[in-house]
Amino acid sequence: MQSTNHHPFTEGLLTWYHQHARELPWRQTRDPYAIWLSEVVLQQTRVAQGLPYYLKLLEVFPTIESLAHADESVLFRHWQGLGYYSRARNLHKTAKLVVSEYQGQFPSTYEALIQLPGVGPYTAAAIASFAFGEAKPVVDGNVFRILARYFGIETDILHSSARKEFTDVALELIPKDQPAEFNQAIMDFGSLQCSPAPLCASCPLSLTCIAFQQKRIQDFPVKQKKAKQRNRYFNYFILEQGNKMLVRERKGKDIWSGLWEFYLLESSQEEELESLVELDKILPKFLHDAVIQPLKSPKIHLLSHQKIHCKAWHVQVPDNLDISHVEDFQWIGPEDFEKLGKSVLLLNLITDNLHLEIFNDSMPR
DNA sequence: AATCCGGGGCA
DNA sequence: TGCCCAGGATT
Repeated sequence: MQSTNHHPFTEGLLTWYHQHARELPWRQTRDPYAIWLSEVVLQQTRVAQGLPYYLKLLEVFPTIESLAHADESVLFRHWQGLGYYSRARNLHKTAKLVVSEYQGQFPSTYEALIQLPGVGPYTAAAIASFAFGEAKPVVDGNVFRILARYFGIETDILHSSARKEFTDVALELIPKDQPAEFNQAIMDFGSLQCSPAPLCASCPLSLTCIAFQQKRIQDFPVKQKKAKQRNRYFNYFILEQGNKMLVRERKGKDIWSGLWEFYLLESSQEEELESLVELDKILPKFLHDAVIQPLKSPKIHLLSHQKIHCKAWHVQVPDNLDISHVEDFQWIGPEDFEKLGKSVLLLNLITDNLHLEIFNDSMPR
């Protein structure tokens, strides 16, 4: 029972699995059709969400022939709400292909399986191991996470080379005589124990886990932060009156907190201000009589996580117009403003418009 | 190598 | 809100 030539990871994993295995319907069979169906349903889908779909689909399409001969619209109706609908189209394609080209018998090797529409490295390994006992390790989100933590692998799991590297590691761990057991085990382990928020306190592998040893659980798996690249639309107005301009210090948790800037109106929606005509809709009423001229400005300012679309205008406020109290803003002379911290975007905006008298050739640096 | 495809659970 | 889920196809 206890093969002592297993890697300690594998030994601990299988022992854990014997006590914690989930009872899932697709584990009660070795029918490649049912297994394939379950794996496609579960692609990027939680077990709890996919389970009822799997049961219903297997009830409506009990055999691959019934699926192959079904109207695709019927399949889509049953896939409704599950998402990633190309899965359903590829499912139907593969069903017809297996019936017509393989006499209804699923191909039995990883290399043949991965040729099927909608069957990639993960699904091919899953079918090959679960239905045919081939020693191919499944490498899904769970496996990336578990191996990265246990072995302290620093490779970015989103990098193109990551799959091969993790597959190679898993290949050294998977027992050739029970690959299905190992693959089922590692996914249950990822779901129940080494989950995104792991239960290290009760984990039988924690003492040999690099991430746990180094107290760096939060560091693994390494995954490049998704550059949100939120689009924002900044409309700056250089309000000038009596050789002073209206500025404020940015505060709070937004970008550039602590830096200073001109009067800013941010278009909240994805509506850029295209013309002066639209300005009237957004500008405070007290500015309707001011002389407004468009300025040259950086069109786009890129941050790591934001893409700022910028437009700017110069506003000559008449001397007799009192706009002394605009919330958060204050009037300041160019000499004083020069001493305050500003974003690169604002510096570029200034540099682009040094011809303005208010800057008086005194602004840069 | 980068993007797109989705709905849902959870901190 | 952002992250993640039994990933794969497309460009």
